[in-house]
Amino acid sequence: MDPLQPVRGTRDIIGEDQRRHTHVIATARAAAATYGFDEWTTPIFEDTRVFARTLGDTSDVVTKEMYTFSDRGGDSVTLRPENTAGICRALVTNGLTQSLPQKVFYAGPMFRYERPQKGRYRQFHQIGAELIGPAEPLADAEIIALGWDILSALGIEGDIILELNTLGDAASRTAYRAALVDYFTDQRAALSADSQERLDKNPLRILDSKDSRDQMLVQQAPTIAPFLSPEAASFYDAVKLNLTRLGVPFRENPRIVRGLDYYSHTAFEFVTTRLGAQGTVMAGGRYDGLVAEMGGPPTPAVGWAAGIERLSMLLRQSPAPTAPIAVIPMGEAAEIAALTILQTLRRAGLRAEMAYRGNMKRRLERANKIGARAAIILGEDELNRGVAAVKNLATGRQADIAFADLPAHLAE
RNA sequence: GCGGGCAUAGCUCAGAUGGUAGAGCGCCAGGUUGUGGUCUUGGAUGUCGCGGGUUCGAGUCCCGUUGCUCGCCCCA
Repeated sequence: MDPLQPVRGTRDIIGEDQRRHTHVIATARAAAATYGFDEWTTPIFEDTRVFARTLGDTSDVVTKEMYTFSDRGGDSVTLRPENTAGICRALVTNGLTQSLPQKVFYAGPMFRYERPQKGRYRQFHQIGAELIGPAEPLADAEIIALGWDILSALGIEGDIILELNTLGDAASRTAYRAALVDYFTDQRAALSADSQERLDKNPLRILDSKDSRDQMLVQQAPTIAPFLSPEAASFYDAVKLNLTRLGVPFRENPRIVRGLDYYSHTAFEFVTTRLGAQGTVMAGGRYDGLVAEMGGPPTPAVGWAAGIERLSMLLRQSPAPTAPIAVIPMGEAAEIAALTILQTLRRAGLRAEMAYRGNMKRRLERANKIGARAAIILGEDELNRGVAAVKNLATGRQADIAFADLPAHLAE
């Protein structure tokens, strides 16, 4: 039998990986709070219809990547492949369409059945933000600004470029799509096999093909600009203006197309060149039709999601663990007194640990190994005098400190 | 779903042409019965990913399989 190992595409997050993971979430959560976002936790599996209905028939996420199965009652449930649909469902379920706007932050696991690669897993983790209610372009700019602030707080904004596009409103998009189909149908024979298929299923996708032959043709392809309705064009202009006013640098890329069908108007991707083929680190757009599809009233919304694993890999350095204080008693009487000291330090907010066995040499080695910044050495001699020998493990210097003064002495 | 590369100790890796496994780091114990990080001596590392085949003999060759990895598709 093969040794037990995590299921393909899943992994354990431990040690430095977990510190990076936690740091990304904590940083994003704090930034989202400054914008007035509240955190929601929704189920990691939903009625299959929540996703099947809304993501679109053409996206692979629906057609072949969902973890869908029947539960014991015979209902079809699906592990969430993304969380925007779930948030919209929760909005409707909880009657919050009456209390708009809702500004939602979330963090948690997502599941897609696809071939694992660097920065791409079958169970992966996302942070995300959704701004539900406002139809104004300031909302688009503001939520993008939140994303930019998070990347900046993580110290990785220098590796990332924000690419921006508009998909227009429904009428604009339909007209543009027809023009693209005309153009590419004329060139059909010159397209890659993948793009010939896209031409039938999702012609907009040809625009971000990586095939060099396709890219040549895409250069000459019509752009959406002339097809935008006056309203869609001025909406896009307002998004750009507000981004500039909010201090967010961006680059327009008319070939940005989002994968999921529910997007309209603003589409954006924060991309990096440091992660190979998985360069998209945070992406989103406006999805004005989704809440209605979930059974709610027509409700405009805009949001994004970001991959925690991808962000973690971009961090320039790993967050340092807090250096503990090692308490080292010598003998039984000292150990009893040490327990009191331990709890006093912990309740003062300090990280304090005591080994479960071993002589002083072993305990000091252990203290060194766990990165302790100080050791509190307590033997009969110290006990009788009401002091502890506090040794600074970086300098090696040691001094006797009265029990009552320990927390203050060791506070950072 | 498609194509390429890889899999040897906890970690990073050596092991030409087939002759039943090594290094460094780490780990354990001693030099030091109340003083770590340096030094020094010694010790244990292991179904060579898994299964099958060829062979007197397979870590090494062949087939299958699982996982990782890079690219495509797709996407965070």
